[in-house]
Amino acid sequence: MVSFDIQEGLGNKTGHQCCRKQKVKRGLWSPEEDKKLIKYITVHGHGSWSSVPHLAGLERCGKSCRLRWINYLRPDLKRGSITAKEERIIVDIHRILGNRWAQIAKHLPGRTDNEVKNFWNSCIKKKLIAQGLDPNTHNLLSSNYKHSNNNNAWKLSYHSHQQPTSTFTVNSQISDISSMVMKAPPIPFPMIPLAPDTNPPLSHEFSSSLTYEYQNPKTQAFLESTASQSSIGSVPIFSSTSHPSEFGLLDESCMWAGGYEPTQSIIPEKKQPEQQVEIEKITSELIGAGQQMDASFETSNFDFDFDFVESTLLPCGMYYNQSPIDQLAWDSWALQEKK
DNA sequence: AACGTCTGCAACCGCATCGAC
DNA sequence: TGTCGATGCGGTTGCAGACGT
Repeated sequence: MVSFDIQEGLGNKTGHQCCRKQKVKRGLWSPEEDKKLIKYITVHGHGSWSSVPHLAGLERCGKSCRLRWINYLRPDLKRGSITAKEERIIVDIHRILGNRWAQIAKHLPGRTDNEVKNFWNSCIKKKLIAQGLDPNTHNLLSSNYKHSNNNNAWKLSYHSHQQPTSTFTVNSQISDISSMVMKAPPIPFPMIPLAPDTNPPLSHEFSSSLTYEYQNPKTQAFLESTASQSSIGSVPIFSSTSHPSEFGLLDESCMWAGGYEPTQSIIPEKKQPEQQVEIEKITSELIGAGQQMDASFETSNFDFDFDFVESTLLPCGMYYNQSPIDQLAWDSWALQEKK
């Protein structure tokens, strides 16, 4: 259904500022209108959106034209439904950024913020809820613990290994890393919380080793023969246990992420300060090396996730793996961290 | 077939931000 | 420095088609 608004004078609450004095059409766009807009922008570019409707012969406001072009007519838009890989990326970035759809969409070539937002609201949200996860915090719905809000990139969350966990656990890798400039994390590194007193004694030991993921075109030929390969979108990712320095990769062009794998026998309670040192060491290496991808560190007690978002390596998740969780201990720790 | 309900998504609205003046 | 218009963004609305009864 299409309607017309006659916008006249200031103070009119309807319509946009850019077209107050124009007769504007509203509602769904007709194919004829689409053709006019495409033809005009293809030839002239959009320039000032407020002048587009007049110049293109449309009875729409500039804002409506802009929206129609960006969300529907742009030639570089990807058609078709959102893939499972894109879905994982959306969930992963949303976990860090919250409802910043435009930022999320930047990591999905050909997708718009509106599309991401609609997909989230109509699909992902339901899936997360069905899995018992709060779509806003990505925490368990049963949890009353919260240390995050949508405007803050730093989130703390936890899960028990006995609880259902999200199927969306793959770290997203940001594909437009070439456009990013490294800067220091704006948020101080979180101290690893001591295990709550009520924590059950650990029944297993574990050991540690380091694996690295590489995304460096210069060394791909070499890595192809020595590392296992996967990919995120069109971006090839190579995993290897060899330190980047072995490949001479610790230069500005080096992009790699470290994953701290639990494979070495240690006692977590005693080892935690050392883990802290280890994590800080690895992270400073990551930053020093121009790390522009995600990292995760795992111990038997905790998983730490750091995502590379908006040119910054951010701690995005801290997951407690043991059960039961001592809620009070976590809350008091979170409060302490907040101060 | 008719009607009601649900769902996905295109489009709109209001607000924030930015730059020009 | 304040004002104003343009732009961008996130929340919300409402329509069209799908689905169920």
